[in-house]
Amino acid sequence: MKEQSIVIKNVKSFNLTHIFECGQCFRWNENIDGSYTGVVGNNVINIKTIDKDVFVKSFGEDDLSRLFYYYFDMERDYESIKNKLRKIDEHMEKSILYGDGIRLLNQDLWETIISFIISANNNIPRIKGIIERISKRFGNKIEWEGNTYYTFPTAEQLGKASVEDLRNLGLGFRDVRVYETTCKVLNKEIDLDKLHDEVSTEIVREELLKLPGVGPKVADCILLFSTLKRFDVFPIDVWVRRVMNDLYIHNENENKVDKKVVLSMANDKFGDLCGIAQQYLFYWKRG
DNA sequence: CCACAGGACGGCT
DNA sequence: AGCCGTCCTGTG
Repeated sequence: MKEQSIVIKNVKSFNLTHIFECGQCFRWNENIDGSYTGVVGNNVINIKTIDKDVFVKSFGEDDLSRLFYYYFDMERDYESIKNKLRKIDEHMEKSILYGDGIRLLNQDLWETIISFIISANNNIPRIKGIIERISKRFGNKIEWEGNTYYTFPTAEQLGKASVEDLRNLGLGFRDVRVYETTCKVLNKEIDLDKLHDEVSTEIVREELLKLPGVGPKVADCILLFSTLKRFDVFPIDVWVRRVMNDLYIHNENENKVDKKVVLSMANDKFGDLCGIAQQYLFYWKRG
């Protein structure tokens, strides 16, 4: 474990609030000084921006520079993505202006799977609380600058949890789903490393859908927000259906809008960038 | 106290 | 194949 710090000057498309509050992650918290602290793998990261300069500190195992560039998706040119999307229509222009600086994080696949199983029928404060309690109970403790943090448990660590343990941590009916998915990962019924080698998004999606608790929406979130990084998916929750109906479909009852209609509309409008378009629209609509 | 919010899943047609 | 009630907990 070592302490590191880096400064990256003049970074474009990088807004911490928009990155951390757009619903893709659950382990980052804002501090009084406006910086954010989160746990990434076996590292605690503290990050802040002053104008366009990014200041990052870490305490952990990994090389900070490498970790930062990968986790925050720095190799991707968000400026050109935004330029393409902006040209589509005034709705995209407006939502990009609102959520400018969103980046889609490369989050650990295992952690993302469990986190989004927990997200089903759930709200963000409660999801964050559950994940924090799971980490505290089954992850590793890290002490840094007078604060205590916990890593997200590995599959082996979470394998120690009984269904009852999970229920007591507040997972509700999701307890069995997390338990069984953990079993399937430990049994290698699904090989998470192999998923990264698969080219076809549809095949990876079908693999994820075999996991208990992973339905269409959760699978798409995993594909978009984890290291799988597929931008050609379009997670449809109540907010996305709402915003797509309001802007493009105009059905008098948004609840009656078929998901297939939403999906084909998204593909027509945004093509292979529909995943990132979804994030701008979702974040804008939620305010 | 009740109503509601939020996806997966299984049982039903 | 599509529809709908149920699963659990926090909030208004």
